[in-house]
Amino acid sequence: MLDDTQCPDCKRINEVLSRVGDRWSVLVVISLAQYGTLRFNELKRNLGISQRMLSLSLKELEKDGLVNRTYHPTIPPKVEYNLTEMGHSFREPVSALGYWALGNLKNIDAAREAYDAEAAK
Amino acid sequence: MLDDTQCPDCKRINEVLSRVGDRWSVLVVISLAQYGTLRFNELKRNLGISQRMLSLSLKELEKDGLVNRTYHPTIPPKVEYNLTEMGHSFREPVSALGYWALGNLKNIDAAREAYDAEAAK
DNA sequence: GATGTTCGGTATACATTTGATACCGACGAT
DNA sequence: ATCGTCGGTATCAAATGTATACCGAACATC
Repeated sequence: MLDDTQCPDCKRINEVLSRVGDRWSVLVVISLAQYGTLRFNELKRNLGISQRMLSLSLKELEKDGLVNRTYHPTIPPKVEYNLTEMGHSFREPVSALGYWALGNLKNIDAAREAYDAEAAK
Repeated sequence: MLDDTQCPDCKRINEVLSRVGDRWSVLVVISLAQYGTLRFNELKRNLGISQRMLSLSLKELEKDGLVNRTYHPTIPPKVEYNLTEMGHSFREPVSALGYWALGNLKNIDAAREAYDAEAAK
């Protein structure tokens, strides 16, 4: 379903966002930006994310060069995560998105209520 | 040190981003911000999105008050979409994300290649 | 000592979401 | 007569997300 008129920027933005733009990755970056360095279970408790999704998200973020992983072979093991330079540069647009989300939560709820009220007529 | 209570901001940001923060919604907003008003199939061709996902994304964006839908009952039908005021305010953080994505596509690819090369050793 | 907890994950089984495809009805162009 | 266009919906398979259980080594508690 390839199309010549397809917006090339959208295609490329889509490529990137499909990797680092999902909900959990964004929240991981926000948390690491806020706290600097966090261990696996600190992130897990902080975000309320499942172990599996956190594991996958961190692995992808590490592969894409946004997050550093440091493994300390102690017992019990200790694994620390923090942002790379690129991860920090991602922080700015992501924080903007986070702040917008916080600031517009009520507006969105209001819009949805209005929509439902209209639909119920 | 981080206590065990879940980050309340993350919880709320998560709520909003799970609605309007997905890949397709972001791309729809970018396109509408760029072109002003677009018809259903214009968006579809422009984004390379499936009909089903575009339909669902637009419906959610309309419910959440980010997008206006105008139906012209001609034959064939004509349906136009554009951003509401809140949609426009979403444009700024979303564009920042888009520009970051465009600017870092190569960095991410390079990081991934380096990672794979390291793993292959 | 037997049990429970912590660490950072996997493995498995199930639920939800997404994507591909086909179809619709009314019309205009070929 | 058949094809394509419009903006969708219906259906089903594939991908993705979630919940749960489990791991092994050390430590604290009973």
